[in-house]
Amino acid sequence: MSKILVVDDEPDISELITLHLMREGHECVCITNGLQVLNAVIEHEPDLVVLDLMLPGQDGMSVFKRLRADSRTRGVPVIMLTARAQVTDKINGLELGADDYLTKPFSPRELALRITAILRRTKKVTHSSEVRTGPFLLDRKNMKCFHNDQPVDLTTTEFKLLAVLMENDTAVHTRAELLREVWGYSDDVATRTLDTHIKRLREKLGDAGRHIITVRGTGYQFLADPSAQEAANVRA
Amino acid sequence: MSKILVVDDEPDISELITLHLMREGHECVCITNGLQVLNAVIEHEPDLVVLDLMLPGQDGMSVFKRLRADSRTRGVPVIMLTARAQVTDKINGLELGADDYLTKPFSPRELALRITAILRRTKKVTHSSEVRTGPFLLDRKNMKCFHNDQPVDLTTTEFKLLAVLMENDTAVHTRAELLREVWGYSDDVATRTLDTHIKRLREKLGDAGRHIITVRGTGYQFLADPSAQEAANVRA
DNA sequence: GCGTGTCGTGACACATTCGTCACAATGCGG
DNA sequence: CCGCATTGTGACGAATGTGTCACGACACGC
Repeated sequence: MSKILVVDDEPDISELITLHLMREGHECVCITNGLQVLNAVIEHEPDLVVLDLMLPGQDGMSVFKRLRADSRTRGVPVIMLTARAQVTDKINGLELGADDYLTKPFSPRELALRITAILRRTKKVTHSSEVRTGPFLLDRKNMKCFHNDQPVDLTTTEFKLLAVLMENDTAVHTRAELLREVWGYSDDVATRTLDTHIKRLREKLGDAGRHIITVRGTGYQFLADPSAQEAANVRA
Repeated sequence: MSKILVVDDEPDISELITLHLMREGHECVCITNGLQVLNAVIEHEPDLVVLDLMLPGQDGMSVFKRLRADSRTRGVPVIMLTARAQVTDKINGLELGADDYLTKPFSPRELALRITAILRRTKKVTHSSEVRTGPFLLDRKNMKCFHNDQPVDLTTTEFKLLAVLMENDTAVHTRAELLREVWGYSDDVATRTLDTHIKRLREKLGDAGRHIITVRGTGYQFLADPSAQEAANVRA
């Protein structure tokens, strides 16, 4: 179930679209004034916008451009709707970054399916930069780390180290592997840097440092559930 | 740059498509036999498949169904291509999970743009950490930045700043916006820090620093093509 | 062309982060 | 229990990153 914002001046078309979308299990919000689109997207945070380019008083295309110019709305997928079936119009719309372009008259069923097709691809995107393992949340985009929704302040190196460890929990990461992934060391260098950083990580994680397991003679391991430690105490 | 698999029996259409896609910087693989599609997808791991439904000897739709039935090929986006413009055909194709459905005759430019639109949404799922804008490549996962495949050494702050700027090229980012996104300043602080970091970024980018445009009185802007600068010199 | 305000630039002090080392603690095999 | 190897820990100096400031350069309005 997704939230769709429909921007159309003609009530009968809006109604037709809404009806079909709700039948598919989507939630719908309709507005008729193009000037409100930006605010509506910010307020409702829809998963997708259906934008009729034929709006009274203004150009739908400039409305779209404004959507793509604002960081808060730029990510939302947009399907353009218009009576102009010229190829150049289509190309223009797609070139500006529209996700699809439908010409009237269109089948509401087709629109609903195209919406589904786009949502199928986009749903994951918003969470793509975020990795969640147990009570931990790594936000790659903002380089932030959270433990039980409490922010943990990490250095670049610490963040990368934790990211590699978390990338495959339950897997044991050898010292050589970690030194390669985090520090870029290609050959097997004898250094205590890794140990020190593990220590600093554990320190900053506080009680949650228990999640980082030492695998003696091999390397380190991240466990989402440290209580299962004994079961995983196997040498590689 | 993505890898596209084109499945079409007619050589002239294949050639036309390939030509346009390669012009966009995509890599193309063409096959004519529908029976090979599954293996071709597994072997080449394309980012997208353009599938002509009119294949000799077999039904393109069943080829598609086989793609969606195999876990190794299920995720790959498919654009259907056909001469049948019936709405029921379209609906049928989209219902089965196609990402788009184009009817002949079609504009190769439109096809290329629709491919771009789909890739824009899907690329992030697998390569979520990589952002490409013009000659720049930002690798979030490893916090690396490349310009024309040459690595550029950036600080955490510099990286974040560039990332925000690149996130939407052509868009103007206000000082307040950048200070909020990169430094977390909520209220409008008067500081020259931003200027300094812009300077450092430009310095490190060398000649490529031209991509960062000053919008006097407003903020900064990243342009993939700095030569189009004049056209974009509009105040927000 | 002049004045004002904005932006670019270099220098500086301060803060943070990093890698190394010495030593302590711990685990493991005998 | 002992000795050895491995890991934990705290401290240190060096390197790097960061924000502020002063001054120069530049664009814009008049």
